[in-house]
Formats: sequence, C-alpha cells, structure tokens
Amino acid sequence: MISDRQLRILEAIINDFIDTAQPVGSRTISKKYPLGISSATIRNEMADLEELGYLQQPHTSAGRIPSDLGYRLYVDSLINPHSISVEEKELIQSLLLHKIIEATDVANQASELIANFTHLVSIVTIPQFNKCKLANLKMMKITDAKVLLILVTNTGVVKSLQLALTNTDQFILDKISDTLLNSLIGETIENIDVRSILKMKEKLQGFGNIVDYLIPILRDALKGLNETELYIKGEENILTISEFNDSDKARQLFNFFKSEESLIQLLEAVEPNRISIKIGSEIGIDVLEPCSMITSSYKVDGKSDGKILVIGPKRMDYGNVISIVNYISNTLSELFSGINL
Amino acid sequence: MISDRQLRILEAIINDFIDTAQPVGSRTISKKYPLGISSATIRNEMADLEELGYLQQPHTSAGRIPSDLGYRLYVDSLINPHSISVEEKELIQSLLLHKIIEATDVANQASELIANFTHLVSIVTIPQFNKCKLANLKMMKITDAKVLLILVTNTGVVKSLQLALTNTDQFILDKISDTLLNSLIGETIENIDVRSILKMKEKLQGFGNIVDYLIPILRDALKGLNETELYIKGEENILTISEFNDSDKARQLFNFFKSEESLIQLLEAVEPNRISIKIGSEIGIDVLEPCSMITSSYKVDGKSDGKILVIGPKRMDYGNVISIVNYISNTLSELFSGINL
DNA sequence: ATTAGCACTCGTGATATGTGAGTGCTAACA
DNA sequence: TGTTAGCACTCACATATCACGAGTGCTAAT
Repeated sequence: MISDRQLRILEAIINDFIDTAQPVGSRTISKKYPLGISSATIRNEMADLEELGYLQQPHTSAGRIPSDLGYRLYVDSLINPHSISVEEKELIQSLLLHKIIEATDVANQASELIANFTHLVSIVTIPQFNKCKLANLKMMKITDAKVLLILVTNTGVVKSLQLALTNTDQFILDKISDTLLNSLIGETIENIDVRSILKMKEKLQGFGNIVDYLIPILRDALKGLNETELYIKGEENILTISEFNDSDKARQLFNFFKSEESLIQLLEAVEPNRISIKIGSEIGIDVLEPCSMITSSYKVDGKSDGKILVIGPKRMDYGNVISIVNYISNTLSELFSGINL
Repeated sequence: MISDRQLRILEAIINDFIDTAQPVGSRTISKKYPLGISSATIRNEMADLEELGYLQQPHTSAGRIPSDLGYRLYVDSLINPHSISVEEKELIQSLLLHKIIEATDVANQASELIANFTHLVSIVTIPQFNKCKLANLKMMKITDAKVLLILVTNTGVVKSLQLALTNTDQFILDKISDTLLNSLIGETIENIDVRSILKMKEKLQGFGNIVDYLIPILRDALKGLNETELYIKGEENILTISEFNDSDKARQLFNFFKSEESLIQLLEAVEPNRISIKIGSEIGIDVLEPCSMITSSYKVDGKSDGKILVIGPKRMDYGNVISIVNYISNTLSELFSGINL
C-alpha cells in the first residue's frame, strides 16, 4: 500500500497543483513544503506514486499532476472541511430566510449564494412541491380571462398558477376558494385529485356552471406541479477553469448547462442525504471530464428531496465547497421544514 | 460626398465582413458580388472610402474592414429589416401572452426569447409597476410570521410582497384586504401613500392594533416597488464573438454583465419610443467597444417605460435583430396595456 | 474612367535553434 | 537500507529565421 510519507507528498503535490495549475516538480515540493526530505527522495517517491496510479506526467520532462485516482485519495482522506465564518453564515441566513417567500426564489437565491461563495457553477432544485401539505389557498381575478391560483404549504412555500377562466367575479372566486381550502386543508398536494375536488361541487350548488368549468383546469394546473425545476448560477465561472480557456470548449460546456435534459440526467445521479464527490470521468459525461462535481440534498419535512450540485475544475478548494454546500443544504432543510419561519 | 457606387461597394464589404469576419480584399468583392467592375477599380474606390473614414486596414497587406463610421452609414442607409416569420410570431405570442402572469416572468421570458432568436445578449427591464393602477389586492397568511401581499394592476400584472406580520389570522387579513382594496382600487400604485392607508384605519375600528402595526410595513413594501429590475439572458453568446475569443476578455465582459450598476448606467441611455443603434465607441463603454447595441422601449398604458436592449458584435445581422426587437417590444406594449388579455 | 500588370508589403505558418525545468539513474554517504 | 548529491538526458516552450501569398498602390495601356 501507500506509505504515510507518500501520502504527505501526494497531498503537497495536489495542494500545490490546486494553487498553481502547473505540473509540480520535485524541487518545488522540497522547497515549499517542510517535509524534511530532499528533491531526489521526493523524485523516487513520485515515480512510485505514478506507478501506483496516483500521479501522471504530461510529458517526460515535466512535473507531475494528480490523476483522478490521486484526487480520489485526496478527497477521501486528506480534506479537512474548513468551517465557514460567522459573517458568511449570517449573510446566508439573512438572504435565504428573511426576504424570500416563493420556493422558486429560494432556490434561485441559494444557487446564487453558492456560486458567489465558491466561484463555481451551482445548481439547486426545488423540492417536489406536491409532497407538501396545503395550508392556504386563494384565487384572484387578474383580467377578464385570467385567474391566479395561489397555494401555500405548511412549510411556508408559495406557488402561484395561472388559470384560464373567463367571466369570473372575485366574490365567486372567494366563495370557491374558501370552500376548496376548507375541504383540502392539511391534504398533501399530490393527493388533491378529482375526487376531492368533486366533493367541493356538492358544497357549491349555487355555482354549478363555473365549478364544472373549473375542475379540469384545476386538475391540469396541479398536475404541472411535479416537474423538476432547477436553478443554475455561476456559469460564467467556467471561464476561470484553465481547461476551458479554449472558447470552443467553453461554449460546449455552456451549451451543456443550457440543456435541461442533460442537467436532469446529472441530477438523477445525486445520492440522497449525504455529500458526494465525483471526479472527472467518474461523472460519466464527456464535457465534464476536466471537472469535479460535489452533490448533496436537503430535506423537506424529513424526507430527502431538493438537490444541490456544484461543478468546478478538479483542482477546486474541496474543503471550502463542501462546507458551503453543507451549510446551505442544512439551511434549506430548516427552511422547507418550517423551522425558523 | 460618397457616390452611389462607393455605397454599393461599402455595402458589399460590410456584408462580406459580417459573413466571414475576415478583412475583405478587392478581388473577393469583384468575384463574389456582381458589381460589374474589376478589382483594380474597387481597389481605387476602397482607398477613397478609407480616406473618407468608412473603412480601415488592419495592416498594409490586408483587406479592409468597416470602421465605426462605415457601420454607421451601413446601419443608417443600407439595412432592410426583414420581417420575421409567422411561426416565430406565433411562438412569441404563445410564450408571452398565454402562460405567464407575473411581470417578472414576462420580462424574463421576453429576454430569453430575444437571446434565442438573435443569439446575442438581451436585456429587458420591467415597466415601473408603481405607475399602474390597482385592480385587485389580497393578503395571505404564509406562516406565523409571514404574510404575502399580492397586488394586481389593471394591466394584468401581478406582484407579490412579503410582509413580516406575526400572529395574524386569515379572517382578519381578508377583512383588511377587502377594505384596502375598496378604498384604493383604481388608484395608481405610487399614489398609495400613508394618507390613503390611514383612511382605511377609520373603517377598521375593530382591528386597531394590527392596522397600526401594518401601516409602516405596508408603506415600506410599496416603496420598494420602484426599483429597476432587469433581466439579462444569452450572456453565453459572447463566446461566439471572435473579439472575445480571449477568455480574459470574455470574463471581463461577463463581469460587466453581472454588475447591475453598469447595466443600469447602460439603460439610462436608452432613448424612449424608437429603435436606436449604437456602434462601438458610440456606446461609450470600454469593454463594449467591439460591440453594437440595439435599444428600444415598450409602452405601458401609452407611456414609454420598459426597455429592451440587445448587445452583440458590430458584425451582427442588424436587420434581423431590429425586426425581432420591434416585434417583441410591440407585443410587450400590448401585453402591459391590457389589450389581448 | 477603367483595368491589366507588377513591384512591394507584411501577416501567417512552417522550420530550426536554444534554453531550462524537470527527470531517472548512479554512486557516495549515514 | 534509506537518503542525497551529481549528472546526463528529455522535451515543451519561446525565439529567431524564412518562404509564401493575399492584398495593396501605382503606372501605363485601353
């Protein structure tokens, strides 16, 4: 196996490579890192580490760079997640918990925060709204042809849907809203089906016409709630990754991030409940070969649901990213579970 | 002045340069464009056009490229805006008019549409919400500490604001909402000041406490409505501009687009009511020197208000961009004036 | 006024050369 | 036996040199 000294050398090499983006030579290590051994010794160890697959050489007369296997070892045994500062925590808290109310805005803001703190690409999905319980409901007349249906869950998440409903009157809408709310309150959104809506009809004998008209519209609107929505921020940061200096490659990656299908595919691989790190080819997507991906999820009412994803160069500050993702994911879990609201 | 033949040659040169991004030589023009004159003649005319300032030469033995002045002439007298296809019109209509209801979503979607159609960077601002008249209003309890205030204008625009209001009851909120709406309906949002809210207090004698508490919160919330909000899309398209192949330059421009202040400065220069084109240094911003900018505005209730802005390389398809900006701006004008809703 | 012809310019891309960071190996040393 | 100094060797990268050719401006013929 690998000796302790080899591990320390590997660590030094990867740290230096993360800093400089340049292949690391034996002399650099012996001078910059106080390992107490000469460059010749380090050279020997490096040759061994390369044979073991942890390092690779771009060409004979260059220094070494970490292989995916090297990064894997580094990530698994050498990272110490630094905790983030109180100021940063307060900033996150204030931006996520106080100003925002719609689920989409929360995800947007969270994604923005991660992108800003890490200077990497961040993706946040919102939890499946339809797994939550209904807490409040109203319909508002917008124009002669449009009505806005506003739903609030017990976790304090708001969602609004547009209904195409002509010739309505706010008074009638209020009546219907109240009746709907009374019979559906506490119900999980996904359980609100035609049957439960039909019950309402009995209670609204006077408004037969409009209720008949409303039912299919309402059903369709609710159906649309279980689509995955994702919020991606910080795409511009890929320009700082030296591997994407070539503007063609950069555009390729930009386009990848623009394609919802690609991203959803990526999201499906996210393991619930714990931070996971994929390195380079482990991600399994060609354009992301020069990247690492850190994923996590957050909980809604105890169940793992929303996802967080950070993508950056392999030579990223793993410790920092992990601590930020962790903190945001915990904050979101609290937020969507109604604590602190 | 400039002869008709010179104008036709200038047109050919610019068209070719827009196509190929390469300096255009006299031989190219005489072969590709049926002007019926030899390359030598064209060479002479090109020398004259350069002397007049319409062309420039990157170096002695290269072809010519248009100067800003050349583009200016081209834009002023040579562009024929092609009309956009029926399919495109239908797509725009369906995406803008039917699925969307919040002002922010409209601007977002419009900006996205422009970016997709032009493959350039697009910025759309939303009209000043507070110039519209109040048509509907509701308050909804979200959690024990949060209330959502939803405003609807006569133009069918919805805006929701979060209020920090503890220990409320939906029944009381409904009462207050109704009273507020009754006394404020038809009022311009910006005219809703403390005085008019105070009037409400008289009508709500029974709820003294909560109304006292609500007034400053409501005032602050309404104040926040006159900030400029802008929606920028298609930033990734700057990577196709050859001038920004250098990833440092590209990042510079990305950062420019990320800074709200810079963009607001840009927006202030937008002339109301008509399409305007600024070329290179005319924009007055260093990083945008290699770009042209096409701006327009759309109307809300007859008054010019929202802004549209497209930024791309000088060698963009002006005719196409103009027609798209025109069509979207008209569609938004209709939308925000309540027609078609 | 137009154009064919020609010498001239100069950016581009290919080829040759020198430099130096880094290596692997050997031999001496603790 | 592990460590290190020394040294020859490798090879990417930067620099210099050169040939090519697209494009020009000018002149002279039409």
